[in-house]
Amino acid sequence: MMPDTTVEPRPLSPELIVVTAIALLEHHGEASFSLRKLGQRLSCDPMTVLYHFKSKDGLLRAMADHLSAQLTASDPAQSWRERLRALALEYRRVALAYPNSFALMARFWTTGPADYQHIELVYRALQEAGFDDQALAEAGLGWYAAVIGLAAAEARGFLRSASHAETLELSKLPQSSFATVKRLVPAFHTLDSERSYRLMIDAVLDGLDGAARRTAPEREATP
Amino acid sequence: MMPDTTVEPRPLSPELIVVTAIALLEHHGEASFSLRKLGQRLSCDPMTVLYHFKSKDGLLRAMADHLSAQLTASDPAQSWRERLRALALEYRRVALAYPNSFALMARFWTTGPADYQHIELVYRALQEAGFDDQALAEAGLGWYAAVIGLAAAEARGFLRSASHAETLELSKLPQSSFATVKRLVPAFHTLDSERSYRLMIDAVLDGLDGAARRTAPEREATP
DNA sequence: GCTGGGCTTTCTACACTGTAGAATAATTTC
DNA sequence: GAAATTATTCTACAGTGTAGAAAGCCCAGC
Repeated sequence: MMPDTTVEPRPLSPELIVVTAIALLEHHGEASFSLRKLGQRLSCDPMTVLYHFKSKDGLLRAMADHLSAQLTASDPAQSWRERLRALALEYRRVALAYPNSFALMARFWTTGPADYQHIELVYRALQEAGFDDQALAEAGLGWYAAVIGLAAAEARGFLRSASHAETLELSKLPQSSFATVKRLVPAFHTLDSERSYRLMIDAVLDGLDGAARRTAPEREATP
Repeated sequence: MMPDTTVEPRPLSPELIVVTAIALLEHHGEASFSLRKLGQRLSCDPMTVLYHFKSKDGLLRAMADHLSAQLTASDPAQSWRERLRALALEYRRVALAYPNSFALMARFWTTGPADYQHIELVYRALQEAGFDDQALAEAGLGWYAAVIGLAAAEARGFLRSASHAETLELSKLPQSSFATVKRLVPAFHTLDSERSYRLMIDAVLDGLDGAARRTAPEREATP
């Protein structure tokens, strides 16, 4: 194949570097992602990348931020539950679109301007749910941790474990003390990861709804 | 200081290697964790480690399994909710005890015999909650993803973000579109990560309880 | 005693990594 | 056009995981 289809414009824009880096990380694995390979793909010296971002860590951070920017905000006309659900599904969408890179979003949590918008939306939604300020801060961080954890699991495979060697491994376990998990083996094979994700998101939303009502019951209790 | 207090026994047990590796990863960061440093600490050649575990990945897998083995199982006399809550708090305890190594548990998901015991406990508990087999498989995986995500967030710092530079960063945002998150800054500083964790676990349990009742309502509905 | 042959440990070498620092090229500014 | 700023490249270095050969160790059988 020819070395590269298009000649990259100079000066090299950080944007292009980030996009190429994500593409490289996706097409080849994390194992073969290096500044040298990236430079080769950009047909430039590896050190050029390090000039724009100060270190490899800086590049990874920028990549995470770029992924955050791909989350489309939810429609403010919807109810708080629907907005949070929509945002959670957005995280899932990005996780499935960039399975290799998604771990960066978990790793760098909230670094970068693109994140703060979504954070604000989350806290507004939870405020509508009825949390007071202290519980609001706690619920917001917790919601983020849970959603990113679920999405990261999707990116990592989730039910992929149910195939191949895993099933064989399970069948070798003694029936007596692993009855339930062995019985579920067929269910694992027909498992729909999206249903599982939605089930969990709805469970969390239900639970948060209940918790909010409990901390601020005056809305219903007082006439 | 002297190079090492005790002379390591030969042959080198895999157990000792794993324990030392975790200690090394904890005391110095992930950045300076290498087979060579580990060999130095064990006063043996780096290749010896690679002989016992076939690759560095194999070692990391064994480390993850060792952490799984540190989870103490919950008391079977308790209700399914209390058992799941206790297990979730065990994950948190391990995450806080080994913050640098905990990411391995998320990375290698369920590899290793130590895990299957906990998995069986989880599925039994959810079965008691009332899920049918298909929903049971989905809820079980989802529960794991959420709990490990929450615990990983604890290991990573969780509220650590609220300090130092982050607060300054937040204060620079425009008041109009970031009103809620800016108002919460003091709440972030007094935030108790354990309360947040418990809030989320209870929310998930509440939500799963409701979902289970919905999929199998005959327990309540029929006389 | 010795002599194998199996585990276990070490040695050597190689391709590869991130990055500091100097040198060079390109572009803008006056 | 000269100077200064910005962008890119070159060179070098310490450190990485690991394949493959070599050496040490320990315990059978003769």
